[in-house]
Amino acid sequence: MSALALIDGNSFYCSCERVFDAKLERRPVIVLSNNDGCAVARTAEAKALGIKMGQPMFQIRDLCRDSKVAVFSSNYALYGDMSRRMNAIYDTFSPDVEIYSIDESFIDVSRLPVKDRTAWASDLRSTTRQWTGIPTCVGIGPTKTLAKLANKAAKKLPGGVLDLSDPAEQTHVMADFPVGDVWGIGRASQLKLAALNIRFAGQLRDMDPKLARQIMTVVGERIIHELNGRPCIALETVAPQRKGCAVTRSFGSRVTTKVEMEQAVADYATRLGEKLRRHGLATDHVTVFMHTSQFNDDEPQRNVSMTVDIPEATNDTLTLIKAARRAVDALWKSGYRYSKAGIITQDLMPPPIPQRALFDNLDHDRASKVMAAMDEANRRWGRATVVPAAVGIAARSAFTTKFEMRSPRFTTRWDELPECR
DNA sequence: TCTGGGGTCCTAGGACCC
DNA sequence: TCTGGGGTCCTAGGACCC
Repeated sequence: MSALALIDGNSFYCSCERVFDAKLERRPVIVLSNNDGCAVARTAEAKALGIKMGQPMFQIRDLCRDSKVAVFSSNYALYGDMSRRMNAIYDTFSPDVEIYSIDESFIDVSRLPVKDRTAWASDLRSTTRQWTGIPTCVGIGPTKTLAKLANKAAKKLPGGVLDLSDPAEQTHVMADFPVGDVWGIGRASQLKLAALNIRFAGQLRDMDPKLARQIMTVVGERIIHELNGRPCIALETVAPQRKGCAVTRSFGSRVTTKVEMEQAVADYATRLGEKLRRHGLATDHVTVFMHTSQFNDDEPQRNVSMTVDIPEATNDTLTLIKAARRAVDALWKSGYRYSKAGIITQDLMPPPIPQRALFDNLDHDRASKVMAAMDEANRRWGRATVVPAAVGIAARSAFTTKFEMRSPRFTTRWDELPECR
């Protein structure tokens, strides 16, 4: 009988900020999206104030000031490092761990010599809390979907742990568990289910799998089986090869000139190259898109994209910039206030092995040496220490993303270490 | 004035082939 | 007016996730 635990950090980004400032412990805390646009993480206190997931900052600015909400820009260097520390702890509890997201991991408990799974989970929780400072919840079930459901239900329990191994207990919890909170049921499916008067997880579990397939594709059918304790979604302890890679950003302020757009896209292409090289991958095409803001629908709208092929798969930044620039050239049209652009690639592959023929030119070699030197300089002295000229002086450009309330990178930069006084 | 970013998976429909 | 059947492959778009 399979048994999986799902552990996740409570209000994870907010909890990371609290670890480094004890004074935040009793205050509502929120963390903002890129560009300081909207709230993407809220503590229980912030939720109680009525701050919604994804709510734009300009709508809650007054509330945050009046209620003394601690507001942070997102600090992914910090969250990523805290995540690594947590997973290092999970590895000591089980050999089979799947890192599902930055703050969630599935852990196989079926093969562990554990009698009391609730006690085991409580130990996992308290160890994680003690060693990293991050509060968590743990849900256990025979399938991933039931483990997720147990985890969600555990959030309301004082112990922060719920074991749903027992079918009677599953039935009890699912009876009033909102169907929209089931893993994999989004807004569209929720609407279709409501039309069938299916509102709770228990009703969804008892639905005819064939009907589920009709209205929600095979994804929906799998959910029914998983809720019935029949596993359809396997634990993946080794991360599969990634398939695509993208760098997309909203601008700090609207872009109206071609020069700014070229610099922004060159900057994104530079990041894309860094990412590809970090993963040891390459691509033979890039798609560039740019669009105006859908929220200003009284303004002229434009939403365009173009794919440019690259003759040979590469992760060389200068080649990527050249391809991206061709797309910008073709796509650019003035008279619009662009709010966002990005560069996307799919079908990633390993970089081609350089040909070492007698009369081969050495461009290939030289390019990869330049990239390696650039990556090393940026690793040692901070991102964007060395950038291609096409990017311009990004720090002074209008498109630069806003991070006005970012906390220090406490755990990953020596010069930003916290001090004890 | 100000509204995130980066992924995966699935399906329908068109292009193309024999 | 008649004008097959059945494969495969690719892409765009929808849905969902954190």
